[in-house]
Amino acid sequence: MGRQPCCDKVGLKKGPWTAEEDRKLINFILTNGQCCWRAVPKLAGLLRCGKSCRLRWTNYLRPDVKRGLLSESEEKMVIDLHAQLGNRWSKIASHLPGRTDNEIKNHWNTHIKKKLKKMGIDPLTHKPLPPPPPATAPPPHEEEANEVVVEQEEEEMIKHLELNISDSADKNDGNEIVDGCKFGPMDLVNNDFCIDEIPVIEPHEILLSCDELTPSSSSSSSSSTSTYSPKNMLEELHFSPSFDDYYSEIMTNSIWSDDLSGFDWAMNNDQRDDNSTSVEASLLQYPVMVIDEDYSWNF
DNA sequence: AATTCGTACAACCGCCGATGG
DNA sequence: GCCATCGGCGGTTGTACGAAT
Repeated sequence: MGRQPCCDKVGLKKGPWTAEEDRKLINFILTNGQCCWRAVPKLAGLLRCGKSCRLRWTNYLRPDVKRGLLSESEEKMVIDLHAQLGNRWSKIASHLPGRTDNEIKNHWNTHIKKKLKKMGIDPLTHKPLPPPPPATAPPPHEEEANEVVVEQEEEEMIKHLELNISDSADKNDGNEIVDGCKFGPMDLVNNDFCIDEIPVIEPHEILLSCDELTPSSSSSSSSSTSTYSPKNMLEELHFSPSFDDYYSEIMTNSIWSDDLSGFDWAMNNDQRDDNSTSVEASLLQYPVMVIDEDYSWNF
């Protein structure tokens, strides 16, 4: 007697999410918070598996998801953590605020793995790869200057990795067992952030960064922003103008007063008040909750 | 301009552990 | 203790898109 599937897969939609589906999911989560994922698609009017909804939300739609390439420091952190934790992407992600396990896993497979191999490091063991067979030709004599620079950078990275491996891999000295995992000194620095400590996002807990609310930043915003705030998320989704207005409104006003009736207004109101700039202006009128660099709440 | 190839990443699949009846 | 259910995780696949030919 096998397990039942997580949902009835007959008639369910698969593949890339449409803007309309995203809108429905966001609307539902903002209205109801994260609850039983199995029930989400039905209640939100989506022909999707609950699992698919959870994945879409956690990996893409969540307001605190950071978009864009990993920075150099983040990449180094991933390498360090991978040396200690292996392919435990969710654990690794818990040390990188705003990054998802899926994103880190993808970045590892597409970028870091290759980089390490090129540097002669085994991405699995983080130890130097055995020297190439003699058949492979040695590097040419006339190396370009920039190649020398690259080699120097790679040597630095190798030293960095070897230091971390020797610090953490085979001894307990200076390490700490946390949640069944052994952490090296470097981790202890970063241990104060863990996704496990992030509460489930409720409608009243959605964040807005001050930068995202200033008219100047919004006027110069582009799809290449490094952060993925609710606002630029909406820009990327190309939501209907009325929904855009509504979202801004709801994020800055209604949510804080537990008044979610604006959702109905926005969902049923296709008539856009073309006074669009007033929305931007109104953003500054309400007290909003923002998050500081040290992840503390402020109004 | 058309086709092929490689890359990046979103999404799916199947398994596992936790939990509750 | 057993079973059903759920959420979460890691591996893998599918697809869009840009570069190369």
